[in-house]
Amino acid sequence: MVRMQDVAERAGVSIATVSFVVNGTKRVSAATRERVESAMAELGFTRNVLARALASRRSRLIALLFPGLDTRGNATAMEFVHGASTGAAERDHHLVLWPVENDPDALRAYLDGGLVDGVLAMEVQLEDPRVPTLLAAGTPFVLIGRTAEPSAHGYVDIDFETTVRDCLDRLAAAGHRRIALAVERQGALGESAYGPAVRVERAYRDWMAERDEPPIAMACERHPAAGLELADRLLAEHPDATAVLVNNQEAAPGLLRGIRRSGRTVPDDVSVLGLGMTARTAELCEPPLEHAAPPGQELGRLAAHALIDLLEGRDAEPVHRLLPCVLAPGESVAPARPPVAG
Amino acid sequence: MVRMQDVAERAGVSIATVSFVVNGTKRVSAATRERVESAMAELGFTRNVLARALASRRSRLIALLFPGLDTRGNATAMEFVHGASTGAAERDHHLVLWPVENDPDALRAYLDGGLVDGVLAMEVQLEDPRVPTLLAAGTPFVLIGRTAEPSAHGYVDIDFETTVRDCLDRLAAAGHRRIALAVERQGALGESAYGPAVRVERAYRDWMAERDEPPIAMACERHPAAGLELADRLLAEHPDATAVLVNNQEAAPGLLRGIRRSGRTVPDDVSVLGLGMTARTAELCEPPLEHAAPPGQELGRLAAHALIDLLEGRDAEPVHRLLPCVLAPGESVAPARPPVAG
DNA sequence: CTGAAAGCGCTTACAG
DNA sequence: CTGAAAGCGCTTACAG
Repeated sequence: MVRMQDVAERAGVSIATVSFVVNGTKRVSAATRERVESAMAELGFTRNVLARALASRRSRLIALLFPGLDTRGNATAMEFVHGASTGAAERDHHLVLWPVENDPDALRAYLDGGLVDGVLAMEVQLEDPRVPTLLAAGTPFVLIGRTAEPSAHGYVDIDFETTVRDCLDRLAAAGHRRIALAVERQGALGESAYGPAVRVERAYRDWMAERDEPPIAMACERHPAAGLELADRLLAEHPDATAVLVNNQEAAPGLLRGIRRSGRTVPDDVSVLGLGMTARTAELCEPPLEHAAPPGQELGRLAAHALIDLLEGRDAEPVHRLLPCVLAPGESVAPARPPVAG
Repeated sequence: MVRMQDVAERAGVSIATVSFVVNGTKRVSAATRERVESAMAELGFTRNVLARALASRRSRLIALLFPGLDTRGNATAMEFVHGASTGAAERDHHLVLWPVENDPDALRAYLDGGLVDGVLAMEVQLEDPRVPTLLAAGTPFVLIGRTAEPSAHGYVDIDFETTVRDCLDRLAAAGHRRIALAVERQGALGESAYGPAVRVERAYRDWMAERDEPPIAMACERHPAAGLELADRLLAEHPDATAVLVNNQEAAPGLLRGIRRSGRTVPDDVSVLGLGMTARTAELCEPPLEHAAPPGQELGRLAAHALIDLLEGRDAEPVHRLLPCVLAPGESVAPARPPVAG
């Protein structure tokens, strides 16, 4: 390996000078810079990341905490990971993955190693046990998602309010009024409530209230069988519903199946719109689901950038950034049928 | 932060001694060890990972190369990532993610930083351009997947031969003889051929040849529309096929849709068995697909362990480990109908 | 504008 | 069994 020492000798300067030109951290005369740069090129010098980290007390490593449980098959989680690692790379950082569940002790142990400068957390709960741990450790962090009291720290998140409104407006434009909501059941992810479900339901209730429509809010676990069962309940208890907004990727196919098995068709009898669902999952559904896709990769990137800004002391205020999901076409939404006299 | 120096002073020993008890790298008398250990506990000492890395010339960091393109929504890719990070953690290592495509220069730049001790690569092609780069850099590596000439380096991979045989035997046991194969089209992933498709097709042809059945091997791109088009071709050109083994997760839903649109039903008219498909994807299909699920997480874990064994000089021979996919039930396979006189 | 030197927090021959 | 000391490859006040 080529060291700064080698470059310095070849260029006939001190190693401090080499460091200054490599980092651009101090004025160096053009002639000297030239000599150093060609020495580096000739020797193929790349500075040792570890030594730099130790000396500068900045490892330029950030960690992404990801709980394995519900993340495993999650396409959006994959996008966070990809976006975060890309974002880190764009800013000369590396992303390390810490497979820690909501276990404060495990997290603390990782933090104590002093490997990373900051932390990114995803699958954030409204009362997230990782936050106090991070705070106590004094580790800078940015959340992908929000706690119940989000203003205190940096986050990037989906703009659920806008997204829900966009989705409901879309369904209303197709003539639907009796629109049901299906979210994941609270507590499905752990002891504490999960923000997205709460925020989506709240936005839904607000929108319905504005139109004097009684809400039809339902919840189920994150798997197809639960969606099937939810379809039965929905059709039995709310036969007047002509559309469903479903914020539960895993249950969506079961929901579609349940509607079909009842003899009704999607979208002719019931329209279905997916929320927070990737294009890939939507395409797997039968029929392919019209959906609002989360900007997962972009959120991952932004989170990494926000964290690095924080580490570099660039931002006085913690970043609060919301991005709406993007509506994408499918074959699951049709104009509402006029109500049949019953 | 508490340093070894602090522990040494409190225990009344040298910092070398502290290092020895922390690492268990040299004999220390019981009494001394005791003193050091309680000093560590009292001070809450955790050794600095970076300093250790620099001094020992072992960062205990390994990188996972992942090409973003086809990996993004890929559930198995997510399992590799999760398994690899878990496996690294089990062996006191950290996993860093390098978002590099098949770009030798980019990879070399990462490698030159000297951050990691070794590398894991996934989405391996038969002629993978990353392999010569890794070899030239002298970086130890383990592949998740195999090149055309795999014996030279360590790898873990799916046992396609066994898996294909298991799947075909399963279909044969249900009475199917005219079994078609649908794989992803070669070159879909880049310039070089993709191992899984090649290996699956070869195993399929062997199995069919053993039974004197002419093979029906088809290929299509990785998306639902391509699967739909493949269904049309299949039904038109091979109306005698009663079952399809599909090794293309992305195209599978389109295939199912195409069969259905032709007026045939799955599984009554045509049985479909998914290969290399996660339970999650299989459940999204209509009907839920019987499938052989890749042991993605386990492969990720094993790859990390194999790499770390290599780094620790534990293995003389490079690891060659194959794991078959696991058959899981669905509703897409039924007994073959007796052929109709035509 | 440039350099000599201390220091980041560890590991590891080498002596004793 | 234990310690003094050099060294890992950088960064960064401090002097000049």
